[in-house]
Amino acid sequence: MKVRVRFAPSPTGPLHIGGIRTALYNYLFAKKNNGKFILRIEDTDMLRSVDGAENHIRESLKWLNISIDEGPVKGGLFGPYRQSDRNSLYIKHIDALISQKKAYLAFDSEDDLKRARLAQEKKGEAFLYNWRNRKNFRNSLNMSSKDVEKELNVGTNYVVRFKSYAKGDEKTITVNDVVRGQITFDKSLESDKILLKGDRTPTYHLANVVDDCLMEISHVIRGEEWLPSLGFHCQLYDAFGWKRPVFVHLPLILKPYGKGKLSKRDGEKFGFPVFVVDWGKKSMSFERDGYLPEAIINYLALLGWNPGGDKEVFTLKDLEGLFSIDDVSPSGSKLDIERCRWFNHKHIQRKSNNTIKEKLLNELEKREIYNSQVVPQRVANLIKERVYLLSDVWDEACYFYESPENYNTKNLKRLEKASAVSALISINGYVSKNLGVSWEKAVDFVAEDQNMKKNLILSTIRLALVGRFAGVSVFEILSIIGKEESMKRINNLLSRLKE
RNA sequence: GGCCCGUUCGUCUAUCGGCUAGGACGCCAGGUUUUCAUCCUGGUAAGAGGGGUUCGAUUCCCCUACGGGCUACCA
Repeated sequence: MKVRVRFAPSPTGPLHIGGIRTALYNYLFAKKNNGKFILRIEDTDMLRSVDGAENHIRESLKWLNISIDEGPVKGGLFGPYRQSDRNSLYIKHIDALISQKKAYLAFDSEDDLKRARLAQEKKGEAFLYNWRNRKNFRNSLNMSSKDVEKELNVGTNYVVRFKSYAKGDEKTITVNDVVRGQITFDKSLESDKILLKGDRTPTYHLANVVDDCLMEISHVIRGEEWLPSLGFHCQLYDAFGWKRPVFVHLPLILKPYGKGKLSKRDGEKFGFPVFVVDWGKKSMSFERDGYLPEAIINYLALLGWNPGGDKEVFTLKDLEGLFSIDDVSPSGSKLDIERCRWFNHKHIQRKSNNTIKEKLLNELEKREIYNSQVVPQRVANLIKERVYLLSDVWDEACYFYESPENYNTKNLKRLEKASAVSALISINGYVSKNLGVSWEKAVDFVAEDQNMKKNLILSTIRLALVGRFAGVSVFEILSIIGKEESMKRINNLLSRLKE
């Protein structure tokens, strides 16, 4: 069987990592099985369509290096790939169902339905438009064809409903899901779902099933929120006489704290990104926060799927060779941003030091630091292993370019107590006399002369250079920023200590 | 309320009837490092509860509890 899978988001807003993971699993499954990965935009509800959303979807996938084989921009033999461009196709298929009496026209006004719903709910029952009451409504099942004709001629608005269970039918439908096995639904408990809305556009269910068939989708891999309508979707396949695809319902990604599934607003609420690339100016995104696409892919791949074994760090290419739909877990999982950070650290370490260097150059440009003699590559090499997020780069590198503006008070106090002034003066002496004494030697001499712990001398110099007890080796810093700048910083601290 | 799905350390997970329940994140401790990180070593911590089936259940079945999803002329 030719493997063809699709990612079919609605452009109702930015794509969040839940959707990304669905896309990723589809993509990996396609790659693993030499299949095609298709992007289909499900924009049947024009009212809910949001400008820029489709673009955000595409940009997100692009940033992650998830390549699309067929789609609205890429094209392909099964287009168009936007549902709003496929309306006539849906109408045609709905008409076919109507002519086979598997669907019918319903002229009920919204008021009629509201009244019926209210009455039912008064009795403590849920309102369903189905086999129990469809004969009481104004639909083409109960009306003569003449009356139907009349209604159409006067332009009465109508919807098309799927004729679900009828008395005497098989009551249940059994469907199969790769992750969950066999699931049985009671058809008599379902309503006659709307296929075509009053505005002559199809509902999700109809469009989705028609497109999956027409686009020859072999495996439907989607979120678990669709599981409840799987029974209905299969009834549609059966009604059309089509072979059902293989269904894979992915577990949901849950909020990191509290209850419920992850939503787009959780990022703002909890202070972590849920979009991979920016959505609007104020939005948080993984890209902006300094995450690598590789890390997001790796983290997401392992959220709900596991190849077995102890290995955890994978590239996209690794995953393309490993992924298997049979190992998808059935239970939902909470987002754990700490773990994601750890994956990012791992992937930064795997990458060439250029990644850090590029980011550093970028930061320098932002700060208009152009004439520094500091070699970016040297700094990048030194700070790489300390970086978890690319956004850490400047924090780790700033002291190579800027003299500390103030000193950490706690650290400063410790030195004042230890009266480190004389040590600094001596160091200054040794180095400034230009006797060719290295910093290392100077520190040794002073330690001996003043009977001081080397440790203390180095801490003092560190404070002068960095402003706090942190950062790479003191001698590395001295060497990189050069003698002049080093002396300047030491003198700065000296005058501060003398106050 | 109804329907459907799920339930192993705090979190992500391994186990496909034999378990001293493994790994990872986090956390804690120790080591390396002149500092902070990194890195290394160790530690902490789990089968929701109750019934079955079985020589043996985390694994299979049932019930309960809890969690999740759906219940629109949204997707």
